[in-house]
Amino acid sequence: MENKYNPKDFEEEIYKKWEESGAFKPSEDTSKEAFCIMMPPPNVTGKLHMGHALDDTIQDVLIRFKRMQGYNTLWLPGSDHSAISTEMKVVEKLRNEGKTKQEIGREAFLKETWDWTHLYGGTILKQQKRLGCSADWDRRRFTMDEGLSDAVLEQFVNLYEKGLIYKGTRMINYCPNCKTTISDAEVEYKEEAGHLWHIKYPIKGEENKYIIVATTRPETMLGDTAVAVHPEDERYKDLVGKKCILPIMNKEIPIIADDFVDKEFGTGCVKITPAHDMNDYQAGLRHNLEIIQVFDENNKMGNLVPEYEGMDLLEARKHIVEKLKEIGLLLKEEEHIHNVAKCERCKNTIEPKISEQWFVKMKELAKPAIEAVENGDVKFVPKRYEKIYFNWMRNIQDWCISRQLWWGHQIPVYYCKDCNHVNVAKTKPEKCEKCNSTNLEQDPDTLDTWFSSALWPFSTLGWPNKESEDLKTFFPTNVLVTGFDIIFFWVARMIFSSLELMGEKPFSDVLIHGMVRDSQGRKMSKTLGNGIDPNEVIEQYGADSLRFSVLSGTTMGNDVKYMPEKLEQASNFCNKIWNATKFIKMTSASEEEIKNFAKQNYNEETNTFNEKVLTITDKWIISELNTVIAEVTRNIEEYDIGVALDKLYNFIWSEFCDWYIEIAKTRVYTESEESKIQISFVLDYIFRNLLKLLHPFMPFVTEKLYKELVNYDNKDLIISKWPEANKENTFSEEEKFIEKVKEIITEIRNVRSNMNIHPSKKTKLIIVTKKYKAQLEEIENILLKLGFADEVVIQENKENIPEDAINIVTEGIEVYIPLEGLIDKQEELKRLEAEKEKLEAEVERAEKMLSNPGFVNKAPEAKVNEEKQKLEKYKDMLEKVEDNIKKYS
RNA sequence: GGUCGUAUAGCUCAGCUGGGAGAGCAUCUGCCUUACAAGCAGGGGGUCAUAGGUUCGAGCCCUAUUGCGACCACCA
Repeated sequence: MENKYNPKDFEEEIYKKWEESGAFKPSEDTSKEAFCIMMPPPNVTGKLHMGHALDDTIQDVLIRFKRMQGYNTLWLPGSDHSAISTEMKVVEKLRNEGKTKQEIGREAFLKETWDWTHLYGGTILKQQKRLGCSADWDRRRFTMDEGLSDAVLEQFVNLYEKGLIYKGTRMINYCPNCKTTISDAEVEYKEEAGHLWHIKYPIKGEENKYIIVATTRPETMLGDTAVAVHPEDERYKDLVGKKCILPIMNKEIPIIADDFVDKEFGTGCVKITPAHDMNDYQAGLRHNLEIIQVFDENNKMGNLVPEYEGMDLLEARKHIVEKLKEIGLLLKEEEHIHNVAKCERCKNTIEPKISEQWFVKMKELAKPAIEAVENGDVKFVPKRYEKIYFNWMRNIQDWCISRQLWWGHQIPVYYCKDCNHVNVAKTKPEKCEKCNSTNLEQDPDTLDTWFSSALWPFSTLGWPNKESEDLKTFFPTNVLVTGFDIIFFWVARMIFSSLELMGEKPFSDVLIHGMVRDSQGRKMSKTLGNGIDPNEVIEQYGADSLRFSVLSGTTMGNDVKYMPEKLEQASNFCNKIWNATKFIKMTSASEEEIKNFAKQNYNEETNTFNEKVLTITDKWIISELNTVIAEVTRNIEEYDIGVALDKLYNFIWSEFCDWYIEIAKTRVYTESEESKIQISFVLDYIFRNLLKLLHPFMPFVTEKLYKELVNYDNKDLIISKWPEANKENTFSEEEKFIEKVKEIITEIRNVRSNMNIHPSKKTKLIIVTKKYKAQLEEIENILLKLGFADEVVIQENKENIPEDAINIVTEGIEVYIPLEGLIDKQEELKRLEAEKEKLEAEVERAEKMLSNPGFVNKAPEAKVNEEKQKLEKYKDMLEKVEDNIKKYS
């Protein structure tokens, strides 16, 4: 193996091997339990960003974990046609070529767009591969695939026939820039500074009496058809029912009362422009008001006032304000900050517009979707996101699904030009089902992108072909991993679509993760320029480090701050395990010897050992490993991925490397050949299992290093068996003993460091113990060879302990270091006094606890006993320290 | 305005059903000990946002307040 950890040397090669070996594909053994994750499809022309890196890594951890556990796993990837964003990119490309989509026509435009997706469609895929995603790329799907398109048509016709899709005239959100309607969910609000104009509308038939309205958009006043006040507003009660004159238009409009008016805002009087405002539209419907369009689709003024015709809206606003000033009806103009509806895609201001669109009736569909989450069929992790889901589903509005775009699934509706009958069918009918006319024309609109992604969990598996093997095997899927931002767009719609079409939930668990933010906690955005390109990170640190950095120290549902330091930590960790491998290999007995040893002393089936060949330290590390296996497995199953990773990090570094390998050194370099084989076997066993546990998180480096270990079965790590915890491998006595030994060593270090004893000066240890005599003899060598002592005397009684020896450890084992004038007595006295103080505080605390009747009576017995033991221990220790102090003073 | 989340070491965050405050990074001290200086050993550093309450006992449970964040609704 190479001397240094350098991910570039091997990541690509390893990925290729995995892919070629078919490791990403489902098992051929169909008796295995299935486990399936559908990858949220990124935009077909998108690039991998940090959000994907997090989302994909979490999924890859889960799928690799389940694969190793022996499930028949499928992680199905794909991409989304992303109607608006893709169409906009192609329109822009055409613009750069001096063309428009209208000029080239629908067919040519679609060809252009297909070319575009073919050109850029592979980018994100390659990047996901570099990240290490173990998805089955051969099954990847695209929402505009033949199969998926078929699913979309099937669903449309199905819903239409059930009366759940209808065409209706509504006020919808229209983006003048994208030139299409968008759904409510695609609108975002942004605060903007503007003005509030107070305008006087003269009351009809009453000289010099006015009603004053406040508006942010004076240009819309040309289309006013009423002025509204609150029914209980005392100020205007007597005006209700009267009429006022709409300035400029010089037209009578009624003054009406409606609840939606806020008495506190502005003047408490609202001009009603039903054609250009959501609330006004609703009010218009309630009061049967006329709807007058002020401007056209291109956002230019219409011909209500010839003077303004064709004018830009802001331009017209200026003119109208001027005009109002002129005729003395503008009362005042004040600064005002208000929320403006923006298009989520292009950030342009949304224009409410009345038009005829296709809708999905939601109330009925939402009901079972709510129940599925209520009764736990579908679980959100963390659970709090269920509230967000409920909140939306319970107040759901009908879903506007038609878009005035070309890129997407064209609505399968064919209008008869002769009798106006609406034919709905998956393919174009030969003739009108009502009048037999062949003069049919398809609806030019396409469907909302989310209409197709809503079917993703089953359309990708072959639906509407219900005989599809994949569908039978993998549906319903197990877990969906995604960010909270698309719970409405996507998660909710998948749930009701699946319940409606499949009669089943689409997945059992919805795992919601947070957003990746920059180190200052800001959103990563193009405009701020604070985005981190995961591809560059991989280039510099390797995929494993990137994966570590987005997982370590994070919890589900909470945002992840991108911390560059974590990448350093991660690559240091990779380096650490790299070097551990180097050590193991360097000191190892031959592979054949180890295999022979294993054959005789280890039962792979049951994962048990011939205990006779294990030393105390072996049993200790095996026991600790066993605990880690159990905990890490549980953590991943409960989606505590960050916790699992950090646990492994700490165990590998602080226990395995810092203690076990250090101890192993004393044996591996010096002891008998037989002993060397034995320790080589254990090192290999422990480390092999640690690599397995770590593999889902950091697949590349673990796979690479796994190859360096003893090759038992010729399998790649990716498909090796996940370790199982085993009660047989728990050795609590040994664990306790080694903890004691660690304590002794730590104390020796402390004493040396406090007394300024140079490392080269060795000391004598006198250890007094009955209980642990045998064990201590076993590790005597370790103490000597690790350089903590040049002589170790183990005795059962406290005989022949020099006067000046200090006692450093008590309880079960007493350890004395004869100082033989090595130290400054004053210094040591200081140290002892400090220790005495600490111990006194401990004793006091414990006594206080135990003299508290509430604690003794109400606390669990185990806790009380624990406290009692501690008290004993501290009292004992205090005695020793006082003894020591006496010797010096 | 409504809902939800969050507040713990200088920074990023853990802290399971209430029982003596934790990790990593940063900082300081001592070590170039043959796996690793991308390292080893050790130290300092916290009124767990504030105020009440429940309890023998609260970082954890309850109430209120404040700061931060998100989502939903929305101001004509």
